[in-house]
Amino acid sequence: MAHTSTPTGTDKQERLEALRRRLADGGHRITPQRLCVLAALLDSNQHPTAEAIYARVRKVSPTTSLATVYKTIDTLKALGEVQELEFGDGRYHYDGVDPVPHPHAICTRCGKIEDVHLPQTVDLSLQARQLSGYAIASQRIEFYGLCKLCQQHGTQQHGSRPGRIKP
Amino acid sequence: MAHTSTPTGTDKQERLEALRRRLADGGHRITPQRLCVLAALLDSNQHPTAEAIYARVRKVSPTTSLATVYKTIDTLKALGEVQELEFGDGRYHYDGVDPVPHPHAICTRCGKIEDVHLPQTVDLSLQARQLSGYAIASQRIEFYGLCKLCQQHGTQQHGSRPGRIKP
DNA sequence: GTGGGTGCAAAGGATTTGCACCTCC
DNA sequence: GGAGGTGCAAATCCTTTGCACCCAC
Repeated sequence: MAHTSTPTGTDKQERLEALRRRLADGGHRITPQRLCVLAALLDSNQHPTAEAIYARVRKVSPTTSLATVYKTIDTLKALGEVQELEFGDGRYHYDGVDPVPHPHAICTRCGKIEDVHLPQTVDLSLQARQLSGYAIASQRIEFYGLCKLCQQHGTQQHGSRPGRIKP
Repeated sequence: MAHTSTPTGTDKQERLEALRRRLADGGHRITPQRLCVLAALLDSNQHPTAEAIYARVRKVSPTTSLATVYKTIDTLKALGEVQELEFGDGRYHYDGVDPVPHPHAICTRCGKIEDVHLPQTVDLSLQARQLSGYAIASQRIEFYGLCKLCQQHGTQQHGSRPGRIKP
């Protein structure tokens, strides 16, 4: 099965290679810093922030700057290979694994983010087009609530990122 | 009909009064500045930003500060009477008319924002709960594309707010 | 009268930018 | 060799905060 909810190491390797090629074909240079950013972007299924990517990159390449992380992300955005997401915590998250907009569920306690595979998102767009008259190009669907773990363990704090989630 | 897509002056008046009472009942003082902010918040159907509210307020009350606008919005948020929205332009928009989360359509050219009255949003939440296991408390649904006007007039720029809309 | 509210200015956090130096192709 | 990329620091943008003064209750 190609796309389980947890990508395999092989999937990541393939995606990394695809991104590398995409950059090269787009006339961009393949630098060690960029490769590190790509790897960090794909390495977590956690929809990382720029800061999180930066932290991962620094473990391997301590001199790489946060500016380079942002610039690389910008480049990937321009190529349509990364999706910029906003989950109400005041900073952007990035998805380089699946750059096509898709629904997410965000835990308002621990910040955990999961993809939600709703089947009828296309229908929604069509319906929205009829109701609003807008020529809809993309959509954003997010659900906010407590993840399974946070529902069980009532008062404890799970996950790594705190960050006030708003909705 | 109580809720057409364009609220009548009377609707606004009623909502203003409701907010005024809500503040008072919550032990908050009714100051002229706050009344101006409330009026400005409700006066536009445009889901205004803090800056936009500030601009409207200053026409009537030129000494009111932006900090007061933000603080008043915070108070209303705490009361659950205003919804904080984020449309990918890097700043928050506010909806004090309908503080319950509901779908929006955003024009990626002119920034125009419209409510979309999708009937099945509750079903979506239920489905998302089943698929993800999250205890879903709220949701966010947005559609991005060209509004009717921007579809017609191909290259021209309409609306007031430019602001890079991302998705 | 007094505690909450206001306004100013300064701080804060995330992202962007300018520019000299470096390096991949 | 040269255009594109990097890294530092400064700048920008929106939002929040600290604090002295003020006024709604």
